[in-house]
Amino acid sequence: MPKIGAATVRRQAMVEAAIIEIGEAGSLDVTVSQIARRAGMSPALAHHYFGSKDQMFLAAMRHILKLYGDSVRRRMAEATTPLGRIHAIIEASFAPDQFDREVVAAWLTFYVRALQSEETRRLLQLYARRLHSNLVFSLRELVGAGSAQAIAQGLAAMIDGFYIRHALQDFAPGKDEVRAMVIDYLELCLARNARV
Amino acid sequence: MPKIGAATVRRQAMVEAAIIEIGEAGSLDVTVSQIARRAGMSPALAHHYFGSKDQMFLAAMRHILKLYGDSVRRRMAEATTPLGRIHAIIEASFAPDQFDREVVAAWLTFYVRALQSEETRRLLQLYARRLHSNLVFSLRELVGAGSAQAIAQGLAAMIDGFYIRHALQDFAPGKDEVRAMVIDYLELCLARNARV
DNA sequence: CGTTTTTGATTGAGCCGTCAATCAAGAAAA
DNA sequence: TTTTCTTGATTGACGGCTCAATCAAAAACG
Repeated sequence: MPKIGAATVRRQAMVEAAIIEIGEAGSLDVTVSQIARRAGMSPALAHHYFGSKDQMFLAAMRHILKLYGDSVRRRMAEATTPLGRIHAIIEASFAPDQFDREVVAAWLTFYVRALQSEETRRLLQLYARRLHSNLVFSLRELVGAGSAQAIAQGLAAMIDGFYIRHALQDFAPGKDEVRAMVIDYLELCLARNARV
Repeated sequence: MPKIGAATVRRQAMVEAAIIEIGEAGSLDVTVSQIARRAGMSPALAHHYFGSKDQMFLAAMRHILKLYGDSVRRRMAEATTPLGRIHAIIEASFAPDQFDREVVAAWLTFYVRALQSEETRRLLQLYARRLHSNLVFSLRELVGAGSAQAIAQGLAAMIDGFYIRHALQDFAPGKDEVRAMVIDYLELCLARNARV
């Protein structure tokens, strides 16, 4: 057998190249050739490993979601209080590597792709639900069940909103301000709904 | 001269067809033929009136922004208090015709297109700045200047966030809940920062 | 240890379909 | 008739994907 285990390395390289290429282009209109060339291989090899451009995109998206998920999990494990765990999620969302403009650009293009692709939507929903559950679980220890749901929705929306604005508006606030504002919103909500 | 004024009608029809087609597809990957066919004309005619696919998209985007802008202006004109004017902006954002799933889809695709197209980004920034100014202007009559900026950013982000989630997440809250949550956030901020 | 075989890795060339854009000719209004 | 409107046909470019062929490492064998 020849150089076994090349597959994993190749796939990894291809996925990373795809994310960079997509991020730079700000769209999914990147050719398989472009991606393959950046990963240092031929377009044919890309098809050999992924079967189709579509599958390649899905792999790239799974990778992005996994990175974010890992980051959240890591930070949550370190936290010791409910409030700390909520903060962990917020921190993860605005960590430098997540909030990098090109990563956000890639993220956004995948987000919008969910409008077309069933499979992409499925992946996205999965991530969204998990995030929501995490938030609600911790919030419930601080406020009532109904409030927890609402606050989680509000926080998630605000985070997404700042993401999108960060990606494409020059005068959008930086990540420190943004984090502060989200936390501020959280505290306003908690102050009102706190269990006595 | 033949059929005077055909140009305006044709352009209008084409723009509307483009928005519907884009909204349904959930992407800008729609062919000129598709759009033209829906508008009841030949692809060649589309090029005759717009010069290029790109120009057609820009026209469509201007149209979307104009509809929203008109809606905001109309509602603000009816309002008589600063708080009323802020509510007007929020209401406009979640009005049924704006919050229709396909319109939101078209909106989103244009939003993301700003990552690629300079001209699109320019248009978007223009709209965003105007919205921001409107918000800040009214907020300033209720709170201090610094708070006004921050609250405006927060409101705008939350609105965008609910938009995107509405478009592609099944379990996202409906427009009434969403509106209530945004207004609730506004009131929380005002309650804390109110000028005495 | 050398030879042969096996088998995944890799690619260049090219097919096939699509689509934006063009153009020249026909239709319709003035 | 003249001017604008409109279109079918065409073109040129491009990109996803396939395939036959080659390469090279590892394993099997003697």
